[in-house]
Amino acid sequence: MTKIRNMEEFARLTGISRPTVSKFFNDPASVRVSTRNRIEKALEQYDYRPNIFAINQNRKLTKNIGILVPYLADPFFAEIARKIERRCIDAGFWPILFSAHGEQKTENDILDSLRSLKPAGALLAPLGRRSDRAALEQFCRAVPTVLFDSNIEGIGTAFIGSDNAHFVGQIVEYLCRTGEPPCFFEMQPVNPNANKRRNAYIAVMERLGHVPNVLRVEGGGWDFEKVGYEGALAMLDANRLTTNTVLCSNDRLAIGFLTACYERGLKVGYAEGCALRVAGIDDHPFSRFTCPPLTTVAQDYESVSNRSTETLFQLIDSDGPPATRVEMLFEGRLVMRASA
Amino acid sequence: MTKIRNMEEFARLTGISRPTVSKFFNDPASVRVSTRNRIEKALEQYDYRPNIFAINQNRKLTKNIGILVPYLADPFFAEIARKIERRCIDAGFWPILFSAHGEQKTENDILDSLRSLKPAGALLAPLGRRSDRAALEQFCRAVPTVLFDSNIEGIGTAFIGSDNAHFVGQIVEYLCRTGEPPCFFEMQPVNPNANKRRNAYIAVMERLGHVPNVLRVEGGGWDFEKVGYEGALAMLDANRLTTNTVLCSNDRLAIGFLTACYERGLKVGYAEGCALRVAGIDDHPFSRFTCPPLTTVAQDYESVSNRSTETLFQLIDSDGPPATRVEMLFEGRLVMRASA
DNA sequence: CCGATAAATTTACGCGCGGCAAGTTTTTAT
DNA sequence: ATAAAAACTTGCCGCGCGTAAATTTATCGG
Repeated sequence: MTKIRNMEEFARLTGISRPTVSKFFNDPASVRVSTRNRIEKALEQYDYRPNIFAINQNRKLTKNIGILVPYLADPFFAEIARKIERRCIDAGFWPILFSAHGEQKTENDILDSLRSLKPAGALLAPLGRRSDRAALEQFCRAVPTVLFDSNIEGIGTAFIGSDNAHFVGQIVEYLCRTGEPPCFFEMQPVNPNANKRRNAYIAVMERLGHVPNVLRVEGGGWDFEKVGYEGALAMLDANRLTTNTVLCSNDRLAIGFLTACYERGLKVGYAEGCALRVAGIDDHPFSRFTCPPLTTVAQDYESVSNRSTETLFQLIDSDGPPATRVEMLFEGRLVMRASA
Repeated sequence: MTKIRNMEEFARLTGISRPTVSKFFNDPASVRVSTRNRIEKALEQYDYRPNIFAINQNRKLTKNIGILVPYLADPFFAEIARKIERRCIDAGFWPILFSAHGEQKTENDILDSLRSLKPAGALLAPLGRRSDRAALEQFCRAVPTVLFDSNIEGIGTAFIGSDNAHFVGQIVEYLCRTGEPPCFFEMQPVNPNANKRRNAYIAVMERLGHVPNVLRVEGGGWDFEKVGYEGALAMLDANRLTTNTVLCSNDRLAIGFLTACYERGLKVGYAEGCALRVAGIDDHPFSRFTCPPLTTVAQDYESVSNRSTETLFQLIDSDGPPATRVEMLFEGRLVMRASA
């Protein structure tokens, strides 16, 4: 079993010309069955793999797909990134995962790095409010891009996300139906979803004939649990809650809220003897393990990741962006647990 | 501002020969100051970047560093991966992050992909029990590799991890000092750390004159919270607990345990009226937000990531592996919260 | 100011593959 | 059986850069 240096050598061993072998590696279905079998047999025997750098240098378009999430330490993004990676691999692409770690500079650096990888396309979940719009625009001019999770108007050729209005409608209606109308617990919005959720909350409450009550707490960044915890403590101690039902802008805030309630000895839930009901939005991977488990609206991870990748694949196949920018929103599923 | 196609064109614009420009990009300090200034000035003006694929094709060794973690959806690994990435970038390398998603096949596939990237080195946190030892050995023969978090004897040229004996010693002594000696709550071990922790628990208990009590629950995989939750429910309902103090093999198991306790109406903590004390090991990012917040032993993320990367950098600089395989273990810090 | 030496720079070649054109063989259809 | 189509081979160029060897330029003591 000799060491094979390049495709030339490998081709010689198979008795097939190099261009045909090259064709095989680009698409095994593009060569005759008999040829394919001979190459595959040799492949088992000699363990040769084309040099990925030489391939990417010469192909006009690589098979790379860049994936960028704002904050990978959030299991929500870890989970959706995992699904997207899987689908890219299955489609014959080479996904490369990046996290902006919540910082604009990092996001911009990554966009730069990504561009030098000459990717066939990119799936971006931008930071949102902290994103550098100009940098994103420039990137999208060079690379076919689909945005997901966090929408930025006019950026990318498509956006796949969640129907925040529907999410909020579901949970607010549920809460109103089963108890006191909720107040809305939020922090300074980091992305458009947070704004849409607040506005949807206000709209739904008014539609149902209730007075909306938005409680904004201090603190920013991506350490949501901490912000929620500290904000909740301050709010509880100052007695600023005018209802026994709290809808948090997202699950991670809710997790912090629950911690604060526990610390103050307030029992959370809908059962007898409970002081408060707390609900979230997202169905974060950890939400079923909070105390009590968190009532929330589940993001449709599966659909979002599927549609995002498929939209990008279509975009890659059909050269030239479509006439209109597409936005696709998925509905959520109410997940009733013990907290509300 | 014309578009620059390659280094040739760029070099012409600066009036310097291409190889000298190439030298500059590999190490700006290796060219004369006057030359450097001219290039840097042109760089601001023309926005040229060398083609990464052409670079990597020709360099005997790339600047890539592969990072592999067993399960990126675990914020612990997300966090340590983030720190490692940062340090690689600062050192002028190009980190590429992969997750095995808890599966051997994925881990092996990634090792293959990684090898074709001809990385200067790799930082691996192997799956552990599920890892394919032969595949890892083969990989390590081709790539300078440092293992972290999870040790596999004889694999890689160094291992950087945690001193599980010290971790367990600290928390067991604390628990014994402040209440009943703990039992040890574990699942089927996924990696050597779990085994070391159990054995350390037994040793410490015996040293302190107590009878060790290991409770193993059903269930495998990487869904630790779920395993802990279901295992705890079964254990509580069958009344198999002979002590009021539970030390969980890791924080994620403990999180599940707390959820089960909450569901059964058992108050956890050391305060008056509490039925159980529960402690974990790791200081998982979410452990301070459980109800009650989790007493645990904190991993020294910072030191582990720092030493891992620095060890690898040294290994890369000095060609040829060192005479002996180094193992470096960091101690933990007891984090006292309300749960125990 | 000269020659020796080190540093900087240029010359020339190679890396491994994609892609094209023209010619040859095999397969498929009539 | 024969013509047309499909698959394959040969031969060559180009991609954008790294790098060893050759050449030039700078440095410095005398």
